[in-house]
Amino acid sequence: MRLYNSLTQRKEVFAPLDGETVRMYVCGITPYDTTHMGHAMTYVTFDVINRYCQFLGWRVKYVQNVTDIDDDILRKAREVGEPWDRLGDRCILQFQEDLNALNVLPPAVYPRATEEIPTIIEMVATLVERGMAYVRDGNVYFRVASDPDYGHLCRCDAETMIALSAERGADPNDPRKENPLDFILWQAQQPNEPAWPSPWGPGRPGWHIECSAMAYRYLGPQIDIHGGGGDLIYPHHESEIAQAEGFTQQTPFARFWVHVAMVRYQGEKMSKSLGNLVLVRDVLRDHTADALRLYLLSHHYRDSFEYEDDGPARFEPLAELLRRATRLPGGSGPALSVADEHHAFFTAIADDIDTPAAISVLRDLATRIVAAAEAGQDVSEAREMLRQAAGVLGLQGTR
RNA sequence: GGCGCCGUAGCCAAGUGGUAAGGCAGGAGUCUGCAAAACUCUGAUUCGGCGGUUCGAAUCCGCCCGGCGCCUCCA
Repeated sequence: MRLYNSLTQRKEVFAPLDGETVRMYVCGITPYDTTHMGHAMTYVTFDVINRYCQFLGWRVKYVQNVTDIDDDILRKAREVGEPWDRLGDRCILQFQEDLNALNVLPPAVYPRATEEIPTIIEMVATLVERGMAYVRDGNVYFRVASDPDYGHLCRCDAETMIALSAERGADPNDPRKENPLDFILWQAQQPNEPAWPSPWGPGRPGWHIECSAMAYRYLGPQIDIHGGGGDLIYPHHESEIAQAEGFTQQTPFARFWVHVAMVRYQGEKMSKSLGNLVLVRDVLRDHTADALRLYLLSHHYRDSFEYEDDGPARFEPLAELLRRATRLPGGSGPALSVADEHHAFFTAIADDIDTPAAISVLRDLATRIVAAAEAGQDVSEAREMLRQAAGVLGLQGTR
């Protein structure tokens, strides 16, 4: 399989480092809102990667975190007058229900930041010892100057980033930073906010360190695939690399960085802060999960696209065609050969998960099966191939 | 301003030098008591614009126009 690696900006041949187990970490959600199409696109994409890796015979150890404590969730909890942890639990449950309805295989480990405090503290303490982080008033900051590679992933040079952040008056409330690009690893407790004990006093973890800690704890010092939405490249993933490599002293932290492009709606990026959300559960009220998956996957994961309200509906006929084709009895005539389609489908998937091309092949394949079955041909083998291919795309109706 | 992506029929879109796939929508037809479904047929002398390279360009180069994303809330 070839996968596009954001780190090198090219497609590279992918195989797990140990030849057997794919160690995959994908940034999960901050649970203060429910699942929208951007989330769906991201997690469906990694679901296909997950399924395809298993199809290739690898084991996949898939870890997806939950950022269940941060500024946004506390703010939202105050707004709606609900305890922050209950709000989190509720949103996590909704998220899991939505992805389950979309037939997304659950990750092997689903860690929450609040349950990973010991690992986080261990990492932060080590970074402080090594001079890669510093303590100010109970806050701990990562010293970006200690990492000459900072900015490599997002391809921003440090001078530009500094100039820009200065221009924007980055964190004007925080004169304790040595450098405006330094980011927080441990945040001292604020009044009326939850906190955990630490060597630097009560507080809570910074956003970026959580992911490095969870990836390290469950997958080890080096992972095969680190995924997430493209909006996380800077500063989140850039900072993860800096912390993780500073802590483990192994490079690279992630061999492949895979980023899913943004879903737009009404001309802008679909996002919680803009509020232009189309929720999975609303769409699934009127449409099948297969149609929604096919609609999403009819776009390549690295191309951003505009979500269209009639999108899922346009794929209902195809979902039905595929379902029907896997159930046709066929006849006792000559067997239908689908070797070409089989080859075309798996070539497409192997080429950086080209699901649009793969779906086209599936459409042709199903059409041929229907015609052949009506003509009395033996379609049992073709049906099996269709079932297998549709399984890699995670469709349910074809099982 | 920096970095990255994109501009092909009404919409989505394949196509990285050899003369424009496919899907959806639309139109026509078959079938049907009517309708729906299904099936068949049907659309770009042309690929944002202007130059250049070439026997030949949607594809390569330059410039221009337009759109999008990220640049410490975000999948």
